Amino acid sequence: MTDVTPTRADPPRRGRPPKAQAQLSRAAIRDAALQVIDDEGSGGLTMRSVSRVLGVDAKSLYHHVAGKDDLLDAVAEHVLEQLRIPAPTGSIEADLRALAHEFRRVTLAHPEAATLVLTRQLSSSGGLAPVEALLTVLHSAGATPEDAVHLLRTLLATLIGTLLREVSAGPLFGTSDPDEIARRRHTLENSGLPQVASAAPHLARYDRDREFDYTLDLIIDLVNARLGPRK
Amino acid sequence: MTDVTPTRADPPRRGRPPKAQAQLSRAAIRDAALQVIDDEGSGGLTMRSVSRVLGVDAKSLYHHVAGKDDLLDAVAEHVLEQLRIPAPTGSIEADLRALAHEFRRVTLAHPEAATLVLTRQLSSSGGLAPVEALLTVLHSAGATPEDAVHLLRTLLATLIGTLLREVSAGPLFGTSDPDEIARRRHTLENSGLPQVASAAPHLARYDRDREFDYTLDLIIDLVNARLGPRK
DNA sequence: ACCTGAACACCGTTCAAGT
DNA sequence: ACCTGAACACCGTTCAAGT
Repeated sequence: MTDVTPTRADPPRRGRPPKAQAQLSRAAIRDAALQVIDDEGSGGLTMRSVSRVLGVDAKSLYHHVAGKDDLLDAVAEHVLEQLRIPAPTGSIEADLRALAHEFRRVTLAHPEAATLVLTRQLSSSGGLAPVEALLTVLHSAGATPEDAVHLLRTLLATLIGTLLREVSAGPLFGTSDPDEIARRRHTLENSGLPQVASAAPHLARYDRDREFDYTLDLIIDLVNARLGPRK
Repeated sequence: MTDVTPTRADPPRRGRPPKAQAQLSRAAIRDAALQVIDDEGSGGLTMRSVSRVLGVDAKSLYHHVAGKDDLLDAVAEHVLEQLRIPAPTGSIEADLRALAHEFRRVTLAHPEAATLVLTRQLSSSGGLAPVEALLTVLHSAGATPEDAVHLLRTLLATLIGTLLREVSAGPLFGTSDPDEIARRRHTLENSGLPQVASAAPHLARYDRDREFDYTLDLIIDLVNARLGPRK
């Protein structure tokens, strides 16, 4: 907020007025885009809103990104690249768990960008590293390459479906707010659908951490069931 | 396409010229919107493109839908309402399988609308009927209401994740086109990632029907493993 | 009750022109 | 090499006015 007194001599400033933005670049644009999404939601992301953050004309962005679609790809890729593969522990179960939690951490770090990241095809090499990590764990669990790929796809589908639910928070899937739980429970109990009514207390409540771990337990059991017998 | 000779007298037509659209209604607007999505993709859906189909001014739509968002909800809801709950067979496994395939049939009937349907929270009572059906199967399999809800959530997450993959067709997830398989296989083999490289033939290929059934097998095993022991 | 003209405040993107 | 003025062909939505 306040000016900083430099401890060293500044580089010569010439006549150039102190622009808001020193140098436009693909990375700077991508970071600005992520900031807009964090602040205003993905609906607020426009070429113009990004350019406003950078103090630049919207059309200037086209020198560094091919268009809005390319920009979205860059953001999704960058978010996913924050994923740090956990060091293998030797326990297949612990490794899968750590990888899943890391995937969750990264995607939920920017909740407003999560749908983008989870929905957009993980095209580049950024999306390949986690795949390699997952395949490595499944391989060391004794899976053939073919089984490993099938399991990988099922595991990812479940993770993506679960994380999408966490960020979209549909009314069908419960909440954490006590008042809202009571309201929804009441609605569900009066739905006229017997199973929905008797499960209403559980349908109305959603604890994100617990629910994620429950699903994680299930799919780890699933991997064990497939791969355990052949060891 | 051709005029039909009425067998009964038409209602008096007065001076009203034969407009393209007899009567505007929420249902007609929703159907037109789905048609636009089918024809041009969800990106082509605008209030103006919908109104064009109906031969009407875009602003007229606002007398029947609250706005674009409301219209999207109406479309998603309508697609999901095509789901016909299969009659229970007595076999838990067969019932789950039939329900999953019906869910897939309905969402993939309009591929361009699928992301909308799968992503948008199934808010209204239209989304509640399949939930009731799933809970019924899980209940008859001996699940407590609490377990049934957890299993329901995991099953839906996996189905949604799998179906989203089918329609988005990310390059990381293989294809059915032989030439493209060869190309991707080559890329993956040269990725420098050992597990990705050795699984390349399987990563490059994606047979949608087989893959769906494989995942379905897995999650049915999962339900059996959870619920079987307690019977 | 239903539809629309005029209007507002936006979009993404191109292209020729400037430095 | 990078940026922008002018411009194009769009958006969703409001509101007062018409029938």
